[in-house]
Amino acid sequence: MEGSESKYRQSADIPKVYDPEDVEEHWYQEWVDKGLFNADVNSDKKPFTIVIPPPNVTAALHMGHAYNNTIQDIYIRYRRKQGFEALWLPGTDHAGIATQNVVEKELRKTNQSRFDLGREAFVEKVWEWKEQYGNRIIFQLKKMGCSCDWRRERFTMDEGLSRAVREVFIRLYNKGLIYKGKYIINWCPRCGTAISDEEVEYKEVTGHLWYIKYPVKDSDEFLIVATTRPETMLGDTAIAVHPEDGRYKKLIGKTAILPLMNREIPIVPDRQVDPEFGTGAVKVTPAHDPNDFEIGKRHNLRSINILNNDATLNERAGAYAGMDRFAARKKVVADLEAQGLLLKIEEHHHSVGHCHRCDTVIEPLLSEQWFVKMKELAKPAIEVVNDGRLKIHPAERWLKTYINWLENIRDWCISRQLWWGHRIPVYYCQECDQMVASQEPPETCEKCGGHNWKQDEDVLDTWFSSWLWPFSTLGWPEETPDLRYFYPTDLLVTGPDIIFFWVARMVMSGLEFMQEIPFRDVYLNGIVRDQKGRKMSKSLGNGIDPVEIIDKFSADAMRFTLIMLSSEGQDINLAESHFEMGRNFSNKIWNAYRFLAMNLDEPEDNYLDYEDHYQLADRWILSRLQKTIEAVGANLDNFRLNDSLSAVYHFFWHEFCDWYLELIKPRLVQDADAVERQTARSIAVHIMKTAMDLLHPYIPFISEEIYQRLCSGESKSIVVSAWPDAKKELISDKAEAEMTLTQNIISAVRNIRSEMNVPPSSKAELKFKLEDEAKTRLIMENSHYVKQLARVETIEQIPAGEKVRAAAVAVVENAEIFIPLAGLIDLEVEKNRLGKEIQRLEGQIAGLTKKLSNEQFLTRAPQEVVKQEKEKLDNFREKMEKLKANLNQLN
RNA sequence: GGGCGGUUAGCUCAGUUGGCUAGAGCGCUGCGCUCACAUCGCAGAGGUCACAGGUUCAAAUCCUGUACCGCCCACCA
Repeated sequence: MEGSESKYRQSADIPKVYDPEDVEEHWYQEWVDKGLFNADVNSDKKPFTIVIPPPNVTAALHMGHAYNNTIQDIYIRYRRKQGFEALWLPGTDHAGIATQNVVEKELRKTNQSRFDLGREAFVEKVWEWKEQYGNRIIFQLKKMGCSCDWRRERFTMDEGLSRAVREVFIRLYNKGLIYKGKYIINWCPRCGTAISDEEVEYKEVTGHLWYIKYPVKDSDEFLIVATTRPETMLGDTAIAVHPEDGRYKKLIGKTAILPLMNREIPIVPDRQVDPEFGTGAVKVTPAHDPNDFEIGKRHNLRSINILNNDATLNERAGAYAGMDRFAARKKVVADLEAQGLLLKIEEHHHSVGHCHRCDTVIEPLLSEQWFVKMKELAKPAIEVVNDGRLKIHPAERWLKTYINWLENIRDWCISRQLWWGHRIPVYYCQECDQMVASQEPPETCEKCGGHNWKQDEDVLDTWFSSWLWPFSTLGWPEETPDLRYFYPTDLLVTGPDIIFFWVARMVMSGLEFMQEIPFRDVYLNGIVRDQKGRKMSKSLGNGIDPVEIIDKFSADAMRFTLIMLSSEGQDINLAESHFEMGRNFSNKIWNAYRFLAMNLDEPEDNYLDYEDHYQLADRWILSRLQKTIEAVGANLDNFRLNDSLSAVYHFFWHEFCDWYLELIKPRLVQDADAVERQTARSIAVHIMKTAMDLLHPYIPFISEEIYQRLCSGESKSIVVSAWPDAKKELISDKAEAEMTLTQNIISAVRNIRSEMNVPPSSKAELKFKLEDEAKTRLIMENSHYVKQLARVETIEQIPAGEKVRAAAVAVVENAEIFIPLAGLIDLEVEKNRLGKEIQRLEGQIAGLTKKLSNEQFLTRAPQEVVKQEKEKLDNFREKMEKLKANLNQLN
């Protein structure tokens, strides 16, 4: 600091209210400028790596991201301070379908579609969008204080990552794990693309079950089928019944006439039909239902696709061609009814698939797509969690979900009929039917010698690039030093909603392509909801914007609150007012510092030099600090973030501020003894600095600000200052017990004062009776604490037999404490107060007496517990007797 | 049809292997003298731990069942 005047003498200039705005901006810039977030291959250090779940470039970040990224930042900062080479690798995801959708929506505002622009121009537009939102996301992450290595920012469509995507496709293709084929897939008519099974959201809806009469050829009979999608009958190519169904046995092999289309269709036996459901006869539409498709294969049925890509009916639907599927449904039903072929309509509850991205009803459709065979990839991904190589937290909750999905995994449809994404690296020879998967089109076709290639039009599922994220971002397929050093990563923090989409697939790809798990621990954080427990969403308008909260309360306050409200993997319900908690805590820290600054010349924390001068309060707070250090670390290691933060919060506010700072005030005044003064100051500074170290992962900004002020600018940064170690030799259960007695005496006196309405201005005279010599000495030695904090003038021990007139009484441990209140005391109030206390004790005593007279308890419970209970009972009894005796004296 | 989570103070939630008088924050009540802080301090009120059984010396905690809320999975036409 400049000149002879320390800034600590000018503490009057420190504002009473903490203003985070400049502080946060300043330190973030400083950290980046100093390169403190950079991580490089360093053989002297162990790496600790997290790759960010890359946010979609569809929009700005919401509170869920803020929560998720806060957790990641906490672990990165924690490990960095512990001396790891901590890499947090940031980036964003192109989010194929989602991003294409938002850009198309933008275009629609000017009445344009992507087809008006053409593929190239449209993709150009999406890149512009990506620039804008990608930057916004990075801006937001920085604002939250995320300590990412920004030099390493990646995007899933970067050249490097795109190369990795193609490489993976080619390897899997050549291995026979990727194939192209015609199967029933989930088609979103609005997005105009196939989607994977995981992208379908099933919702319970109330629909109808229509019972339709199909005439049996050459008879007067009808076969009645029930369907929830009558329009699909236009594509029917059979009716199926259970082979053992007595009702229909005689019809098997006969022919039915498909109404409206007048097509002859066979009646076939198939065990898949459930005779109990509907009529036990099923219309079979192989092109529009996965089950029917299977039946069709077994019976060699035709597949008639009656739909266009936008879910209007095509020419194969005859008279219904051109109609939308739902209009056609109405018309089909009406026509059937007109012909007397509609038997009845029932209400029917069933689940209907909707597009995960646009909520449109999914249409199962026979279509030629690309798939990945998953069974083989899934096996090792199950093994690594079963043998404990990869841990999921909280395991009880999600492990089963993960395993269950992998055990029942189905092939992954990876082709998308979109423009935004990684183009499938497959080339078709235009001269023959040759098809090759490769990075670039080959020179010549090895089959026909042709040179004319055409690339597949489709792009890949967006997750086909994200599942490579932990290693594609580190340079794969090159064997880079980064990859060798930082992979496998250590921790993945993400939401449980993408276990299938992302987590499980990353495990599979990591094991397949790196022969190693992608991360050792997966922490699944809860979902941020609104006050009523609803998911935050744009459509509900109940979202809370992180940037708004930061502007209003500060990033520290936001982070603090989110973590305080979270418990392991549990969802958190959030209201804006909750952020006051974080703001208030920052302000508390600020003022604790302000108080210290007022009393400091230079902030020295050489507290160990003054060991000979420690008082009880000093030994106590140092002991509490060590235990807090242990608790903060242990809870972090166990993914109990809120317990970790609560521990340091409670220590700082309710032990350090409420008690320690209050207790040392007399020692800080100018005319106090110099050594005593320095003892207290150095300890206070040490506690303050250490608390900042412990708090830094949670509230990085204010902790740095305070830390720097306390270091007089000598330290580089709290970002890299060493994480505190608990000093076992400073832990003292004795000091803690003695301090507890002192605190309890103070609280008891305060309670009497408050209950008896003793004005603060009047000082009390405390008398106490106590048989225990050691404790008596303890009380006398620390009487200055009681005097100071309980507004007591004198403390005096009196003989056990002495009567104290007109005094309020309390029993703390085995000491009777009297506050004589001559003239002030209202006998009735005091009687009442004691009566209540006695009553409470009587209840406790009754319970304990019963317990201790129970033979079973005495013999079966651990002796330690029995002993504890006995002691407890003795204490209660002693306390009650003392109170009763004093109550009697009042009469 | 399976699986998972939740039900504890007016509100939002802790309570880790069963064992002190079930805790915190907010809110509420009373009082605020004091050289950090009213975004504060001190004191206090407030809970039959969803319900019913069971196991145990002992249950908020373990088991069984019920109710309600929420999520996930499953091809029931």
